[in-house]
Amino acid sequence: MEEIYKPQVIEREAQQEWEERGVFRAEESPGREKYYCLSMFPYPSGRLHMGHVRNYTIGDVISRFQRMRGKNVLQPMGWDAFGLPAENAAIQQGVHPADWTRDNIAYMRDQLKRLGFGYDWSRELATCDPDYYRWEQWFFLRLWEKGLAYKKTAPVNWCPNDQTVLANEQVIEGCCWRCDTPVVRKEIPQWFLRITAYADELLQELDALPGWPEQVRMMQRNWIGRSLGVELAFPVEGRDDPLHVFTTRPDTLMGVTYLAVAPEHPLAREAVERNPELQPFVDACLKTQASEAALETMEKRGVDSGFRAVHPLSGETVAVWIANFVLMGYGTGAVMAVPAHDQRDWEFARHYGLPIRQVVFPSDGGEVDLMESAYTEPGVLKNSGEFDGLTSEQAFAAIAAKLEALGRGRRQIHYRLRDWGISRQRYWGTPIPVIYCDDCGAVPVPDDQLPVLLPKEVTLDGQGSPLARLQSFVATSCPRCGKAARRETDTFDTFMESSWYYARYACADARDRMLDQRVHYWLPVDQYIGGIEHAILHLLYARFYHKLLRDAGLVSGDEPFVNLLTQGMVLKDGSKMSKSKGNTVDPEELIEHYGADTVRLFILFAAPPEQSLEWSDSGVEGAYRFLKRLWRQVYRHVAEGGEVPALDRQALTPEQKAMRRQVHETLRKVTDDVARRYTFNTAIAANMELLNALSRFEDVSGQGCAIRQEALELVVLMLAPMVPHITHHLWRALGHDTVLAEEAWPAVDETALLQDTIELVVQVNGKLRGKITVPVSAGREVIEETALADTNVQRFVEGRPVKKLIVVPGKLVNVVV
RNA sequence: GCCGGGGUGGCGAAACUGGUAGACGCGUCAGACUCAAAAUCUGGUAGUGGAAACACUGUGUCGGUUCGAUUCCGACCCCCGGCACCA
Repeated sequence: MEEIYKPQVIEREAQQEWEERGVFRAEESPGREKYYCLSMFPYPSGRLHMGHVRNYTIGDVISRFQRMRGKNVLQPMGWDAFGLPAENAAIQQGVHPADWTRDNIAYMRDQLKRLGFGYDWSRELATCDPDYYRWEQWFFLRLWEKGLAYKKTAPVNWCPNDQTVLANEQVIEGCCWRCDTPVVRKEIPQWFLRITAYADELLQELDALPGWPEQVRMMQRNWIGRSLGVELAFPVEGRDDPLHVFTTRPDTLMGVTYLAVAPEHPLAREAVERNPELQPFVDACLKTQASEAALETMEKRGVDSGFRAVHPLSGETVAVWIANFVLMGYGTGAVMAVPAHDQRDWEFARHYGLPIRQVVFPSDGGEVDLMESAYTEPGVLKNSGEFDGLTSEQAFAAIAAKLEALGRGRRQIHYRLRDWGISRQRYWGTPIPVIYCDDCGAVPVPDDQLPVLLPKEVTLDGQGSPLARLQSFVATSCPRCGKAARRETDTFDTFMESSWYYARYACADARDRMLDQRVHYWLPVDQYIGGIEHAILHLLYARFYHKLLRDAGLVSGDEPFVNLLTQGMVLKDGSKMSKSKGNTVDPEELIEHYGADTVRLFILFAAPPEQSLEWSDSGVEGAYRFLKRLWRQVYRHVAEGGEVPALDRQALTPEQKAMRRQVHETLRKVTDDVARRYTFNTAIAANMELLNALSRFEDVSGQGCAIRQEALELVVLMLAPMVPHITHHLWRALGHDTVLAEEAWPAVDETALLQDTIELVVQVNGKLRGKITVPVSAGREVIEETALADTNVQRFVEGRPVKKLIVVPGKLVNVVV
């Protein structure tokens, strides 16, 4: 019998056995309750980092636990395999992105296997596989047919370094989310998905996701940015078209003293044509807007356009300004300015000496100092003609109704959310299945010609789009008229692939369709786990895509992920582990040295999953020490030898009963920690505590051995989801010939929890003064008597009259004097 | 500025429904084993006072509710994350 813990040996054995038996293979079984546990799939960057290990360890614990609870568990894994790093590697190392990606996948798959994660590898997918992306192309064509995908020339965020377009979501504080280069604006024809058509549903259903962290829901709410207001028209003198503005404060309409348009607004262009002196200002604005980062510190500036507009209710004439603080990309690109009640308008008006007219007054009659700042609170209207005396809320409705009646405005909802630009001028991605014909225009690639394969023979030198220069790819014929035509050379944003992979796992081997009926069994995902950095981008797109799939009849249900767990970052020396900071710890070295179980145990023990985790080398040592102690205790017990007698619950001594009670108390706590709270750290702590108590329990009698056997078996079962290899081995050492991963989670023996006596805490005036032991059945009088008889309690009561006696059953007594 | 999350020993953390603050682990100190070291085992370890029993203080700050507050309420300070000329 082995006596030394050799993780490298036993981990390989356990992994081999799981694989041979196909323990983690998931099969549809309509009668059985399913549990779909999904961790965000990795980008195959080369090797796993500690963030991956944390993410996947959490997912594996939940999966293994649910399996022990009898659920039919699906835990798949795959690769988010398209993307920029592969192209960069190609440029720098001269390796083809496909080869680089394939090698990385092979390496990382092996790492995942060595960590002992219970994945169903038969469902593995890689998004760069034509069998995967052909369905993305196919679905895109369906969206195009429905008008949910469309092409338009639009100003886009252009990263000069990566030579590519970025989605709004990929611009962080005016810089590229990937390389931090300041983003510039550029006009390019692009494909878009109409996510704004789903804005309201995406927003509404956030409330129907109680299993999501409030933080993530809030971030998505802000991102969608719904605001209810009124769009209204101001006729412009000497111009056919009126100026449309959007406001969320129609109650302040009578306080309008000027209008302002964005420098890119058509009216601004007309103004420049009429008065070339305005040119320098507009040019300066467009230039600064080239760098979004500059917006941060910009002062409010503007010029009078020379146009005069007519107030739709008062008939008053107001100036139209061109102002740098008005954004073309939000609302109508024009605003009505109410300097008395909007801080930006106020600053602008003060700077240029424009009139400020107060129309809203505090309802409590308080004073407002408009020389200091704008008054932006709601209140009661004055100086507003027929609307005087109304509250802001009433005025909103009344003014909106009046404008609607006059045909000069209507209530409207605006969103901050933009349609999703999905074109990328990149090689390593899914080709967009479109052909351009001089006669027929943009023509879809017929379904029977899918997939449009990404050609392998390209030149990658980091300049522009490699596909555009590849004649053999570009030159084709029009599917409609047969004449010579050109292929689209852009590829999809890689967020397209990650928006539906969770559904494809349900039927990864389906060759003739995107998704088959198996998705109805497995979806939705019961538990999704990943980093908070995906709170907006990936998680919003995936929710959107799910609704697209639903409306195409491919999936059922409105939301893809019932529960979401966002795991915290892995820190070292107080900051996030990253290559650039040089504070990374390579999981592989640790696995080689301590084994996967130690790494998993440390990560689970150091902090609860949602909190950030401070790396500690000595903490890893501690985890290793615990496993060695567990190993020794099992083997010491086994070495005592002989048959362990059956447990006789009736014949236990008080000490034996107490030990056994602690065992089952621990099981109760650990079950709750793992099932409901996901606090694996406290579940592990409880097992450590139990093992400490067990090592002090030196009873070598038959019943003592029986209790120790039961206790060790339960510890092994409780730790099985977290440290699956050592427990797999120790389960056998304890005399079982079954496979631990297939065992059921144990049930608490309620009879073991029963006690004859309990300990109560006694307080005097709320301060702990003593402890008493009373029979469980003791009534209030007995408890009070015993508490007052305690010598230390008496010392503090000092004969003073007892004002009140509070007895909290099972917990404490508080004597108030 | 707005929105979320947080502030507890030397460190990571625990205290789940208002009821023993600091479980568990790390570090550290002392002891055992050893020629010695490593490994392992045993014990101590919030602060102050005390030989000890024990007492007092203590969960960012100030105040409140309560027999009793890390937990609830009010005001403030600080840290982390997100969003932001969004009309």
